[in-house]
Amino acid sequence: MTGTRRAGTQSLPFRSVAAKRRSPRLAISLDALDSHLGYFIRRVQIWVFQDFIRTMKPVDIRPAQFSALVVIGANPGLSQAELAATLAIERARLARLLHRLQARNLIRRLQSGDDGRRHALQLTPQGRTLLARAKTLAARHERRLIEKLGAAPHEMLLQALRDF
Amino acid sequence: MTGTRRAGTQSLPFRSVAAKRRSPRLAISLDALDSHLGYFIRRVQIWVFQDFIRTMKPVDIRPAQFSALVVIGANPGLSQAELAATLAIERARLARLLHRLQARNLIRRLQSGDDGRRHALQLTPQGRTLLARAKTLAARHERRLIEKLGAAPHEMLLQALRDF
DNA sequence: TATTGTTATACTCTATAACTATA
DNA sequence: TATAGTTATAGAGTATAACAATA
Repeated sequence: MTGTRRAGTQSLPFRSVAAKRRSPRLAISLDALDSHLGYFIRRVQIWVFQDFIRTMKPVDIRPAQFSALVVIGANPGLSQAELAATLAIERARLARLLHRLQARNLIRRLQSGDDGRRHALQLTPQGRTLLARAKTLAARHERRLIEKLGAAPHEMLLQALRDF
Repeated sequence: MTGTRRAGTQSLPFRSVAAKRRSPRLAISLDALDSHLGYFIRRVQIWVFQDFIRTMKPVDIRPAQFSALVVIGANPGLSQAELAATLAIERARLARLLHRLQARNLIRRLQSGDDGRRHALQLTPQGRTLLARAKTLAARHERRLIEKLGAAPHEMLLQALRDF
């Protein structure tokens, strides 16, 4: 609010040297990136997330939330630690994520009978209804991904990455 | 700082209902996630980033910074808009990212001669030296990824994702 | 002592919007 | 008007650390 704010060339201490390029570059080389799988995985991942989030707009569910709902729905009673391990989400982050799902009345956290530390997770009826809708939307997203990749590569990737 | 802070069961309004599960679950079902490529891509991506960041510790370079340095190194004089489009990074984010690289004296932003709006990007000598070292480290990371995936699937994935 | 879950902090990433300057 | 770059903001993701309750 109170900070000085200047736009433009503020951070350009080398203005005296003029660059020579004049026409838009035709092809930009990726150089070493071209052999780095992680670079391409990241790009696909960005596309997937963007398309997924757009597709899930009607139910307002993000990728991590979706994965949590699906796994809770298929494994009622599992603990937060189990869920965190399954999804490779930090316990700390999962706590906040679940708190929000609970606030939307999509899940319940029951205290486990024989271990007071554990929370047994389960969907509420409302959560089940929303999850069903979300799965339909997610399937639509997946069809788009298959379309973009081709069915054979899609299946191939699934096989290759499932047991990474 | 001043907020009330209680730990534990604060957000558990359903404590009266006890859960039945008693022994650790043997296998947790992924259910619908198992057919969603995006889920597995995300997991691999997390592994890749973690390993990459750990590997690059000696040069303190993050994935996005590395990709920027590589592309600038291979395409000296390109503009921020071109770089942003190439790497699929937001212009706004790229500005901050480059600002930091410039502060570390790894890149320079020269004002373009024929278009006062453009910044022609290039590496400093120090940037070139660091990039060389970073590329060596990145290759080491890639070898680890190949080891984990298998050489054939790695190449397969590269082919499939390059022109996504 | 170790585990489960919570809170806090700090930084990065993603997505927008508003702004300056240049074209 | 449109484009290049900057700044601000808000939300999400990532990584730690510290803590209470329970085992």
